[in-house]
Amino acid sequence: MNDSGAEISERAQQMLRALIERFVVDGQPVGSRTLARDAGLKLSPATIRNVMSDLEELGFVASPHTSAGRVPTVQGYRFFVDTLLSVKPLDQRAIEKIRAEFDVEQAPKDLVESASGMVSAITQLAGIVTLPRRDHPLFKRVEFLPLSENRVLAVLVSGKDEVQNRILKTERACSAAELQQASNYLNKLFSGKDLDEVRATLLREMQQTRSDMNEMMMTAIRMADKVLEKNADEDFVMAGQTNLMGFHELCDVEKLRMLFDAFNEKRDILHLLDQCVHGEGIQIFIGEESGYKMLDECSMVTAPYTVDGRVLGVLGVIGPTRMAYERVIPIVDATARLLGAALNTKE
Amino acid sequence: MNDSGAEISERAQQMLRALIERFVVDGQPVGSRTLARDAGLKLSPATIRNVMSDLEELGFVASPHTSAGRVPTVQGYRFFVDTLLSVKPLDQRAIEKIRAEFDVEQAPKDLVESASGMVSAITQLAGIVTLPRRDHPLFKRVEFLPLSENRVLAVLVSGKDEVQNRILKTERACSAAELQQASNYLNKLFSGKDLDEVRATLLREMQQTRSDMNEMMMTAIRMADKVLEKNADEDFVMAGQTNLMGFHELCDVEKLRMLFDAFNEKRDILHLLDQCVHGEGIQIFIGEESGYKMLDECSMVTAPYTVDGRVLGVLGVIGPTRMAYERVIPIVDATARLLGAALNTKE
DNA sequence: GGTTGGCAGTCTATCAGTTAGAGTGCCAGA
DNA sequence: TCTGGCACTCTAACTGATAGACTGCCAACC
Repeated sequence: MNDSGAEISERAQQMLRALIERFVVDGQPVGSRTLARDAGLKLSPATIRNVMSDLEELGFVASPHTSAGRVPTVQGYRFFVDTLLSVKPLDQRAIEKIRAEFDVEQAPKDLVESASGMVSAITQLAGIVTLPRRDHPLFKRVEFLPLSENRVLAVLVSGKDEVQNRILKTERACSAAELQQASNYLNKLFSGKDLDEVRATLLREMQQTRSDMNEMMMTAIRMADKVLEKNADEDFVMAGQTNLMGFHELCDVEKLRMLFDAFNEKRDILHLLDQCVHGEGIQIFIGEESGYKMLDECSMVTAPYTVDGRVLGVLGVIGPTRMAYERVIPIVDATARLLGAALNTKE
Repeated sequence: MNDSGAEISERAQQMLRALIERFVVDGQPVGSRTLARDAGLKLSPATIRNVMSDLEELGFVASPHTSAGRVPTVQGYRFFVDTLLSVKPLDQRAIEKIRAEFDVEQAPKDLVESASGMVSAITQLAGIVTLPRRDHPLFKRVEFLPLSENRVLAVLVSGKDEVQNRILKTERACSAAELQQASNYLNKLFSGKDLDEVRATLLREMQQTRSDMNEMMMTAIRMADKVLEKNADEDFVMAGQTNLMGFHELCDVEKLRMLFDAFNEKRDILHLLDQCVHGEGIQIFIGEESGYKMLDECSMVTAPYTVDGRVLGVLGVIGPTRMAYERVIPIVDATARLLGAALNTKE
């Protein structure tokens, strides 16, 4: 499959490129006459037709019907993206512009939202960013504050100062001193440890002994559980979904609905994004490649974002298959880097 | 305007009702023959035509073109809703079903999200709920926890135990004792006071004296500001937007886009919801009545939800003008009540 | 052998014309 | 006041007919 490059002449490649570039702008099948004008080559439509016939044979283009022009297939796009495309990095000015939009004072979640908004605004596609996730969040400290009788506010600080609150109902009233004692105990014991480990240890201890600390420990376990759980069914943020309504290949309300339902449902999209985390660098799913029907006529371009060389999540866009990949890829790439950088200043 | 009831006969009213009920189910203009069959009255199509002509004169119905049936106008719906509609309260079983879906252990925000999801799922329209807002949130307590050098975690508890976190950078390192002292001071002074008042007092004191508490007080002020601010640009939660795609009067992608953009933009919708808070009980905007173009062919049915008799927000649905009002209204009403009740158990 | 112009054939989009169906308005009669 | 009937109107759907945009193939040309 991959050595099909050997079978396809330089000229044919150039034509495929020209065809795709043309198709990207107006979404209409491209005919030989148009291509003769567009492609730099000085060739007659007839010659073009012969080459197109070859490209069709190879499965890179297809014609919707006898007397229409040619349209790139998924394999055509794939070949284009893999071997024909030379992405130039974004120019410094554009990068600075993006960087300036990030307000490093913001919380991680807000940064992620800005990133999603920006990538969507620049590409005019739908932006999508997963929330940052730590592989092994650390337990930093826990604090219990009495609110009223039988109600305690638990504050858990983990990882890079991610804070979570929970209000707990206790079976009996706890004094401030008791609560202080409980948190001191837990902090001394677990500070800096892996949260998974903390959880395991607590569970083990729970089974062995039954001290009067139990209640607080229970709490800590429950919260740790919640933290871990939340990291597991990781979440994402979208922006600019309505941009997709502008493309006439997605104008069919039924298709649109499937797509938007998938965005709301999140599960499938998350699964797909997960695959992008595990791959390296820019990942591109074209049309059916994703394996999900609702993305049939869509492509997804993603890049992981990292802090300290560790991948925290992915940033990307979803758009129609006929998107301007050479423009979108560097934007996604740059924004992902800058998001990583912005998160890094949170150290 | 309102006394038009005097000009419209009992029979005509019944016909208007039948027409609307019919139009709601299939969205097609209703002809006299159909209506003769549908309406309980034993009348010939010709008679119906005469009555329809009167209704058209009054502006309650209109015909898209000469040889189509009649379609209710906004005024038609308005009259129907105001004087023809007898809403029966939801039956106990349905109410119980909704109540069971609320998990009173959840945080207010999650409850609001469930509510929005439920009302959307039951009505098959788009559900919308504003986040609960307190008129005069009370300061309960603030706590400062040292995280690392120059960084402090501030935890502010207000109103009914709404908790907010903020990480603060201090100019110099603060000892745990100092922080404790600061929070003790603030808590002793302000606990139970109105947050607005606290803010004003702090600002005043800031200008008068310059103690070494300044930094912490600044913090408290900033946080109080944030809390108040957040309440001002109050937010809402939606669910089931894609349900709207099923209605063919909204199939036009352009309209749909306007609508979805408005949902994302939030500003206009919030403004509209704000009007619903100030009105009493169920509020209904039909079509153009809202004054917003993107809601031209939509209606909005809302009910405020309350705790202790105080309105915290509104819950409602957005759907096409031809929604089944008599079905939707009791659902919105009941869900709003149950949401209030669920929030109440948070006392 | 690669390239080209020409020509026949094919498919779509579009426009005009026609028809069937649905519904109205009005009128005269019960 | 209600009703049946009739003329009229407008739409939706179908039917040709036509122009335009392609392709595929073939024969000629460099």
